Amino acid sequence: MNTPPSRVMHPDPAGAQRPNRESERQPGSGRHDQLSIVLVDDHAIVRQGLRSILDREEDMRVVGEAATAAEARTALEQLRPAIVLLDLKLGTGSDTEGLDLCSEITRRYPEVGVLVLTTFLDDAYVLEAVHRGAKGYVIKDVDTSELVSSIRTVARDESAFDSRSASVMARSLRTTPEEPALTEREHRVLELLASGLSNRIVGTTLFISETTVKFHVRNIMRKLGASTRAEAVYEASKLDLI
Amino acid sequence: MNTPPSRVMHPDPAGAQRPNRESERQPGSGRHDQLSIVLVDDHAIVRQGLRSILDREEDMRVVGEAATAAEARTALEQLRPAIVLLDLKLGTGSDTEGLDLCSEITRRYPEVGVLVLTTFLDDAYVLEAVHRGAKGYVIKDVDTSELVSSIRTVARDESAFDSRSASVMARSLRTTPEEPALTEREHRVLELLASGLSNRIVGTTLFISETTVKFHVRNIMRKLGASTRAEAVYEASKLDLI
DNA sequence: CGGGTACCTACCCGATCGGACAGGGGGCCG
DNA sequence: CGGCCCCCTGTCCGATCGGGTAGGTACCCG
Repeated sequence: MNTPPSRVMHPDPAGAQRPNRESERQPGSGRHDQLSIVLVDDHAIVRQGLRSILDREEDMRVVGEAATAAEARTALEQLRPAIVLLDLKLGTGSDTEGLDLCSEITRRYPEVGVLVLTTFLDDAYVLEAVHRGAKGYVIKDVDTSELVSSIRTVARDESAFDSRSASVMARSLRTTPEEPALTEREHRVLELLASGLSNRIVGTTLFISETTVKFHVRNIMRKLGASTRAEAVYEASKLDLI
Repeated sequence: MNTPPSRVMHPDPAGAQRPNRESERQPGSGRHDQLSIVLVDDHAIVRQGLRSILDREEDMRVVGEAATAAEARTALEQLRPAIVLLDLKLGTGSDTEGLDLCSEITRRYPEVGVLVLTTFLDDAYVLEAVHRGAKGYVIKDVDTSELVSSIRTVARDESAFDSRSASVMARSLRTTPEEPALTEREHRVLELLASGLSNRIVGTTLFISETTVKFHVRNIMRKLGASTRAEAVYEASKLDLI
């Protein structure tokens, strides 16, 4: 699944992002080893505050701002920053506009690190942002030092979450052991497995081929983190899925 | 208690005992096709009542009585009846004396049918009596017709239980699918099965051979009424054995 | 329209299972 | 002392499983 080349990465700022070399030079990008940053927030005050904070950091440079999703798209296309500081609440349109923008950025510019910087902590928002490719999630009331630290972390292609959003994820992981969501079919197959039926018989019972049953069984085991049907049945039984 | 006369033997001069040929005569037959019966009850009144009831049946003949376990043993050894009507409450010694007697009879004289005829219905007593070989269990307040019917049933080597004791057994069977009692070893193996381990790995884990593991697995499946390890794990999980 | 998901199918193959047969030994008990 | 239970072991064999590879259809959605 998600096991990219796993570029181990040099924390060394030199190659942290991709500012230099490449034909893709960016007009506003910093120079040498500076992190180019675009701010996306519908409040000018906030953008100004962030700019003053970040410009104080030698290795960072705010190369652009955007107050709306549309502006953000333009800025992204033209500037290709290393980092996007994104407020999910853009206030302009639907409340998923920020999330949608997050999806779009990570899909179209996978080399751009999206760090969500927003006001409220909402479980669903945190998880959804992560799901849509955000590499970090911090609340606006963090210290400036934590903010710049998070930016550098994301620039290294690592994850940066403040403690509260981290615990949200942890909680989610605890209740969601990876993939407990079995499909209808898988659930039915699982029940028959627990009844001691062989793949072949399960197939004749459900009017599908034995091969298909094996297909489902493997998916069930993968989702439940089991290596045998027996373990799958046990885990499912513990989770009361059966 | 008061167990006055209750002479063990043939109070009946006629042909209560073994008049003709061979000590090894077919135990059941008093004479031709009569069912020889021994009554075991510590109350003379009850014995007398039973005797009068049963002697009214042409195909039955009470050949002996006993008020205590000791008397019963003597009567059994000498009379070898087809049927023993046994009251589990003998009142003389320990309260398991009747059950112990039941065990002894069925072990030493397997051809003798033991029909428990007692006053109270106690789940544990019913199950224990069955476990010790009783072929029937009826409460004393049944109709005389039902009693004689039960005796004939037991004489045919079938089971005779009144509706209440039958439901006791049924309830027990529902909660006790035959043999839920796993040994220590089996329980340990079962846990490892639920962890998705193969027989081989379970063996190395428990320092026993793979063959032995298969041995245990088969016993586990048999006891849980499962045909695969997956089903066994499921059943065990339901029964909270795991 | 490409991308994601659920669902379906085939062929192959080594590992494992389930069952049958045929034994060991130690402990408890009538 | 036999009988029963628990525990242990071996060999043989066909059925099944787990996993890999390589497709197919249908649907929804950005």
